[in-house]
Amino acid sequence: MSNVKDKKKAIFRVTLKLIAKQGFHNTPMSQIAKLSGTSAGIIYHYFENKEDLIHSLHYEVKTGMAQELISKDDPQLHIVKRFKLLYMALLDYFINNPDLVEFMLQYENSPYEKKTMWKEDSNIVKLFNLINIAVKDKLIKPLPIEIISVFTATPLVALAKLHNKGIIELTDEMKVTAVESCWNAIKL
Amino acid sequence: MSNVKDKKKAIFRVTLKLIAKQGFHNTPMSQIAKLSGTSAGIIYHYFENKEDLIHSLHYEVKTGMAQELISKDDPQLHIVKRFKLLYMALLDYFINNPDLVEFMLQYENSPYEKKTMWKEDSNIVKLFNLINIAVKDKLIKPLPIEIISVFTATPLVALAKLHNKGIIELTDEMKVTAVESCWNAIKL
Amino acid sequence: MSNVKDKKKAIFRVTLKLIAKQGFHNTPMSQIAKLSGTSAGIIYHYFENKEDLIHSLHYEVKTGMAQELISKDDPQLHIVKRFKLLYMALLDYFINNPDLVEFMLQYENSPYEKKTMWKEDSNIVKLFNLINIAVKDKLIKPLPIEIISVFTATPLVALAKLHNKGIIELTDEMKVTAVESCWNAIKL
Amino acid sequence: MSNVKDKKKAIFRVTLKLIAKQGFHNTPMSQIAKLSGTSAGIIYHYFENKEDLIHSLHYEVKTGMAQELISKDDPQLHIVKRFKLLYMALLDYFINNPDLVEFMLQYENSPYEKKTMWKEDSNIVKLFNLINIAVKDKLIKPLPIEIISVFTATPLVALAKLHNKGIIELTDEMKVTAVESCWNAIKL
DNA sequence: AATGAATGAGCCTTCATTCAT
DNA sequence: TATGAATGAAGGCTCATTCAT
Repeated sequence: MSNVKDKKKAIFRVTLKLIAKQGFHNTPMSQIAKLSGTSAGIIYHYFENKEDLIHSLHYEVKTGMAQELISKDDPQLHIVKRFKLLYMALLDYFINNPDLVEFMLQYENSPYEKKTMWKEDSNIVKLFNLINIAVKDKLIKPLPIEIISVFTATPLVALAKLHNKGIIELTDEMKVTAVESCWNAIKL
Repeated sequence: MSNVKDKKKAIFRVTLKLIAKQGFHNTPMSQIAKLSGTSAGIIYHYFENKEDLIHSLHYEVKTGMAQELISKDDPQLHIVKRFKLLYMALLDYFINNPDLVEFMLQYENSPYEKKTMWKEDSNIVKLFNLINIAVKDKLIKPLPIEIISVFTATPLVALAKLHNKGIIELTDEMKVTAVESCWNAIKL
Repeated sequence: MSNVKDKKKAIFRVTLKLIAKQGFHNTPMSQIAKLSGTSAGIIYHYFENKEDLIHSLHYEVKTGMAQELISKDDPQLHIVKRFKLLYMALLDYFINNPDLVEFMLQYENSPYEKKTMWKEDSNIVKLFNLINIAVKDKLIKPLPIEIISVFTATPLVALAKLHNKGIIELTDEMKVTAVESCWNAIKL
Repeated sequence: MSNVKDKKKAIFRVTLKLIAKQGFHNTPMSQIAKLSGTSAGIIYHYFENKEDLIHSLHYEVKTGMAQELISKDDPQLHIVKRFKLLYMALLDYFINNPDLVEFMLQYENSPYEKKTMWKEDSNIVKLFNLINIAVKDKLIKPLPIEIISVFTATPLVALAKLHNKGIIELTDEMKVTAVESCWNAIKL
């Protein structure tokens, strides 16, 4: 039952993979169409243009990631524990989804980037709240969320990329060390 | 614009700025030529093709950065002090050269990236040595240089970018905090 | 211009004429597109690139020629008669298609030439068989087909070219003489 | 003592070889300059432009060929003998100078060709006279020199090309047969 | 005479986007 | 909805030719 949702998903999946491998400008719409079993024309029914497709994909990826993270969170645990658990989950997610990492890094470092309204996503809001609580509890430095992210999420993506590209081989021990490093960077 | 060096420099300067603003694929060679006061054809005397221009520029930027850093190093100081001083210098450099930051981030996150031989640059080797010494002195975690970089240089670039784009406003105090965070992330 | 066949034919026709007049390298794809009533881009749907277009055209021309020749053959006649009739038909064909002559000569004398698989065309095979029979019947010299061709088809093209360019004026009598010369060159 | 003559010769030699291998339009002036040990600029001192270079080279080649042929002629022999001897010399010359063959064929089959005034070369005039005598003596068909050429020189070049490209292997016997064929094609 | 850096027009080719079917 | 042929603008690159030295 190939409905709209499925078709969009197929387009997203193919686009993600192709852009990860080839880059945005080396990924023609025609190729996306062919590999996702649709036609060039139909993509323009679902998306305004190529840019819109990319932005939509980015939003999809971002919220999917938040959802995944939230699913790993355990509010019963101590907040420090929760942080570390989430960072480990994030790192694993990046390692398990190398194309996603490539896509995200390209997207967020291109002159493309438009302030997407991803702060509105409910799951992301939940994650942000966790940080706000930690700040209030004097567990981490009182810095804007963007900076917290720069010292935690950013290194983790970069780390995963190193691993995914085979430049280093992350052992379980190193992963624990990495999560520890994130925490040390922001803890008060 | 008398000699080859000057011409190459002019081309590099313009290319860096344009790619920072527009991205690689939205920066035609013709525009680079015009803005650097030359012709499209002559660029191909100096560089094999567009890719080669970019790779050469990247190398130039990378070694220039190392040179700048080394010039700020003071071997007399205690090694911890030296680290922090260098990270602060790095952060300042990124803040003072926003186009460079944009260019580097794009370059290193594109399917472009070729293992450039930047490990050979003498200044970079000196910086690496500093890390090796710190590891031997049990001051920082015994991790591969790539991972050390992921928890120090990577966040600093990202931080500078946030500042350069006006998303956050880095105060001197925050800069000190940031450098502290880098150190905390890697210290033993 | 309803279907693919027609469009390809239009492109072939225009390409043949332009290359005959201007030569391969002085015939831009854009001109071919314009004169064949299409766009530059669409040619690349039908042909991989300019070279492919030329090679395809050459094949088309070659097989078209064989077909024309075969249509003039009369297996009832004595084999010597058939030969002469075919050579006369060939000469006429060259005279009636001056652009084709120019194109073929350019193509076959350029560093282009790729061993095309024109030996496989059924009509060409028939023509080759005729030669083989004549050899077996001790009517013509036992030489490889390529050499037979060099003393018959080659002079006839060259002769037609002289006529087409107005350097000489071929009378019917001279045409008969020419065919006779071909035959004398190869007969035993 | 690198005088003008030598330099021109070097340019001619290189141009001949390069065009034979790569074709006219794939042979940049810069390459000719480099391989002939001169500069692009100097070629434009000797020749008006690229076309002029080619035409001059063609003239050089053509007259050189005539000179070579004449040197092999023996007026003492019977005229039929002389013809065959000259055709054999021609065939040998083509076989010994494969680049020359490629160049000539390209040149004479391109929309380039300008009526060069090669009828004026004294050696060529001598060769033409031989044909005129043979016609007057009723030894060969009374045809314009161009047509005589089409049935003799043209097949011989084509034959040599086949041999040079390795498509056929010309034995001494086949060469004699070939010369015989030329004669048979034009004899009365 | 000689060099070769510099110019810039021109061409092949790609690809986002449209639209007839 | 869906297709994919068609368009045409744009860009990378080449190379004949010039000219300052």
